[in-house]
Amino acid sequence: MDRLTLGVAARLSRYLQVLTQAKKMGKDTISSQELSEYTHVNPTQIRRDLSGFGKFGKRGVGYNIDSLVAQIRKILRTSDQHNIALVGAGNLGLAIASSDIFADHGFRIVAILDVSPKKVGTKVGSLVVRHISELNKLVEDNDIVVGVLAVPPEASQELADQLVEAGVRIIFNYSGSLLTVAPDVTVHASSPAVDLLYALYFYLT
Amino acid sequence: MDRLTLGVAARLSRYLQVLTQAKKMGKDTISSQELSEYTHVNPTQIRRDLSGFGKFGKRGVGYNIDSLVAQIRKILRTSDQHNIALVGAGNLGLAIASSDIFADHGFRIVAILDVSPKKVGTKVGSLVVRHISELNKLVEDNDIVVGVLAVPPEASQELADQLVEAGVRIIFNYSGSLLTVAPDVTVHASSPAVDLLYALYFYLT
DNA sequence: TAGATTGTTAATCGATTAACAATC
DNA sequence: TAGATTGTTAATCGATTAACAATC
Repeated sequence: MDRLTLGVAARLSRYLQVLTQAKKMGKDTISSQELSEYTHVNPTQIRRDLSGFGKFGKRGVGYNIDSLVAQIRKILRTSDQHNIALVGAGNLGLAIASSDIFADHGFRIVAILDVSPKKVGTKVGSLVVRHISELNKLVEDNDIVVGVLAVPPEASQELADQLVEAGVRIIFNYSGSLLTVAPDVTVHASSPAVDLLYALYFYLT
Repeated sequence: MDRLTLGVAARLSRYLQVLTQAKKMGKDTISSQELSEYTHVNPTQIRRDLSGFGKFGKRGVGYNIDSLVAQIRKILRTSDQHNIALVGAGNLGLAIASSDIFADHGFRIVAILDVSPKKVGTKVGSLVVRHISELNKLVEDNDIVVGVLAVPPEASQELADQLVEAGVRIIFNYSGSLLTVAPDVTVHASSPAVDLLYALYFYLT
């Protein structure tokens, strides 16, 4: 089995997100047509993406959500849990910690860190906010592979450096600023405004 | 001039995001190589995208950031301000309200709404949180085209309906749940965990 | 001039789409 | 059976990439 192309991996991830939500809404089965409405991916493309890995659907019915989720997880190798460190216990950090967005996909927030003495020691769900100086130990003890930066732009580069130093190789950057990291580290930037920009373009034209 | 393809519009938006940040970091000029490192788009692709609209670069030097920002804004028709209603004044809503992420691209949050009597009347920056029942009037008075949903999943469909009812045609859904809307309404869902899923795939393989 | 980077071409590869037989 | 939806083909279009002359 070859490595997936970037496009296929990205689309499969999106299917997974919609399937997870559809399941929560009580659906058991979904058609490529319905998946298309939620993902904005062409239904033929969806069937094509999936049929490359097996015959997961039932003609005249659609796809069983549970079994499709299991299949895609296997393809994306995200069947196991992966541990996350969340850096920043401000509004954004708290919002992330309390949402299901990561948990739904097997990402477990196992540590929340901050620099502020006011935050350190407070409870967030079942976790206690730890000081950033404990980062190295937490990463090592908890087998953390992903760091989520929910901090102000001014602080982001320094904290990114500390994450990398501690051994984290995937950084999810919510701060908005640009990060410079070693070549073997992957930075993903979340930028909702960027999506709005082109949504607006198609609205205006 | 034809309508842009979805791919080109999406990439131009991402260039704009990086250019805006690079400018904040004090850069005046940027090469397609540097833009590529931050956007993960091939440098040749970037030059190709841009050269379709004019010769914006200087050989041996790169692109002037200010002038490139202006050019892309013109292409995407986002030179003007656009008004946003933010629904939800919880952790996530407050995080969005206090970040520059929308303001950087000409989106101005002109109204924050909530259902909770505890929230209504409190101040967020220079805005006062209003009750959701005022939505119709606020949308009309402020020429609001975009609604941002920063609410719990259980409440999202009902509030989406109210946004549509009030005349909003672009919804940015942070709630994680799936929304059903009229065909002329565009829903964008933000899903950071989805990006992580495929980042992890390439990390694991 | 020497070095760097754009703008552009040409060749390849993957994405997109319509269409439809297979089949639940 | 009739209706619906998958799986797959074939044709087209856009994205990707290497290469390099133009030129700052």
